[in-house]
Amino acid sequence: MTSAAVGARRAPRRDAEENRTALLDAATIALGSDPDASLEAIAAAAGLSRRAVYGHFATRDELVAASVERGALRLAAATADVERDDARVALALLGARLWDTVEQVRVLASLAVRGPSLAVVGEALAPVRSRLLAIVTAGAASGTIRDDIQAASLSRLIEQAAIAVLVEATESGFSRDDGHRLVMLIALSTAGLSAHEANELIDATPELHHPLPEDAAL
Amino acid sequence: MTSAAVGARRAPRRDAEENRTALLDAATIALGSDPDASLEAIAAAAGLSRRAVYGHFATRDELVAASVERGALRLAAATADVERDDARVALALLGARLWDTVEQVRVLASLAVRGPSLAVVGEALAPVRSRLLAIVTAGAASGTIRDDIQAASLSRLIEQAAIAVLVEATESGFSRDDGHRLVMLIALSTAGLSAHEANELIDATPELHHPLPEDAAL
DNA sequence: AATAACTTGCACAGCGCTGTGCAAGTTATT
DNA sequence: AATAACTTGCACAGCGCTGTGCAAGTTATT
Repeated sequence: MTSAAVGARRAPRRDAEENRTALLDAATIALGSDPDASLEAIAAAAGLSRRAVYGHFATRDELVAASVERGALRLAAATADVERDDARVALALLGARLWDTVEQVRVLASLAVRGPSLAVVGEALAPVRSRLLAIVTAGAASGTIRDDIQAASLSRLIEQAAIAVLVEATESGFSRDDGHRLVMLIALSTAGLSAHEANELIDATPELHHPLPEDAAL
Repeated sequence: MTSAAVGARRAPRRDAEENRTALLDAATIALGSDPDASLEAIAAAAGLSRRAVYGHFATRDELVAASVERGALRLAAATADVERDDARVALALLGARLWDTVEQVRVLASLAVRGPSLAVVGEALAPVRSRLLAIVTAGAASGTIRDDIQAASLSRLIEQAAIAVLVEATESGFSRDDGHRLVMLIALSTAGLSAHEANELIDATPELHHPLPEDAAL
């Protein structure tokens, strides 16, 4: 019964899915630069009317949440394999992977900065945050990362420092390579390495040298 | 002619000035935790009606600007004497002074995070920012502060890192002394010192040991 | 070619906010 | 005690936004 089931519905149109994605893309960009961006603005950026948004998302919050969630999934995917014996390397790598996904993740940064206003963001970022905390804890235990700051605090400070680099990078127009190195440097510095040690570590670790090639979206 | 000048007006009432100050205080606190706080909320916190606000400030923006400006003046005053031969010490001291004025300055932090949305903040912070940039530049020249990151970028990153400490401190409920040390540590780390070097520097420099006593307001 | 799926445009209600006018009240100053 | 200074409370206009209904259009699927 391919075409005549009880209450059968024709398959959704292909362009609907495309429009949904366009809305998420537009929301990611728009909310990234202004967390209060209006639906009008987002819809326009997606090439749709405001009214059409409601064909895909019941409320504005739902669209925002979907955008955040997609970003978080991408970030989680990009950082899933970051486990290294040396906590410093793991940390640098985590930063680098963050950098590699900035464009797709900027919503997170911009909304994360807002603080506790949006619970969705917290939930969405949870896996990455716990990975960071694990790295910091392990590093402190093995002596490769500072232990003069409580691990929980330190990992939040590193997170904020990394976000600051993303912002700085987009405002100062850094190249892909510059940003890639900078985010690692700042993460390592916050973690207690000297500038010299951070640079040496990066230079001595080939896998830290180049950004991931931009690849297929999730 | 003490009482009968042409068009003479009675002196403003003492409580009017008090109410104005109460509004600024309330705005500083309210905007610090939510940059979009309503006039209703601010007025209530100041023990006044929303309508009364307009007796002191023509628009909401004017109130916000006044609050920001007062915070900036206090911060500038608190950091006016920060000039030291050792750029590292100067940097740590700048962070410490920031910490000493957090309560009065939280508006700045919360609005500064918002980015370019509010030009007032940028102008208000200008003097402190240029002092920070000067310190970073001098330190890089003399070799006490890292020079692998462009001074302009580095000083912005240090600023953001310091703000992150303020936020972290209020959320984790640090003591005055803990926050005092933490903001210095993070500033120095971002500037390129190792955790060990940062701690040693602080320990070896008496003037960095204790927060300023809380003193008279501006 | 028929039809369901999707979009558009308009109109409208509603929300939460800012800013204003005004009359009636309260409080500090003289 | 008189009076100017200030506050309150209410009512109202207006703004920019979200969310909804509906009729008319367009576009992909069958």
